[in-house]
Amino acid sequence: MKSRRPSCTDSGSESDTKGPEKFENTTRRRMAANARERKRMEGLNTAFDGLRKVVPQWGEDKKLSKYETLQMALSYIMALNRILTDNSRHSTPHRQWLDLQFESLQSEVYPCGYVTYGSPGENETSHSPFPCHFEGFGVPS
DNA sequence: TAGGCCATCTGGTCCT
DNA sequence: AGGACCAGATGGCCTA
Repeated sequence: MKSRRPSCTDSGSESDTKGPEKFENTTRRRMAANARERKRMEGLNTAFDGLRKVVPQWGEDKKLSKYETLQMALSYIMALNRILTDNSRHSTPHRQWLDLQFESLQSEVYPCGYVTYGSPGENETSHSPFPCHFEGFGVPS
């Protein structure tokens, strides 16, 4: 709620030709609709904030924009999915490390311990062109 | 000062 | 009918 434009309830209203009570009624409905819309956007922004907390962010100084947050979430999910599918495909010496990584991610993202995901390998997306790269999530060599 | 990002208003459409 | 959702328009704030 940073800048509020002056309420535009008086803008473009031609309904005053039908009498003052009609005009008042439409004005009241418009104001109510505006309030609902504000509330809805507030919920949306709360959701974005929640996403920002979960998604990796380099340089904590700058807050991710909504678009960036969405892009980052997409890349993050893809990277996680890749880790999961690689992990299930071959039981490697990295297995324990991966399990550890996943556990820590799980407890960070889902503090209550609840996590759902599709069956491994069902979404083979490793070929997808990520807008961002997640070197940080790579398996140590 | 231009450009990016955002909040708000508004009218349209769809759903309950 | 009224609410939810959406997209376009508008204007404010901030930063390079």
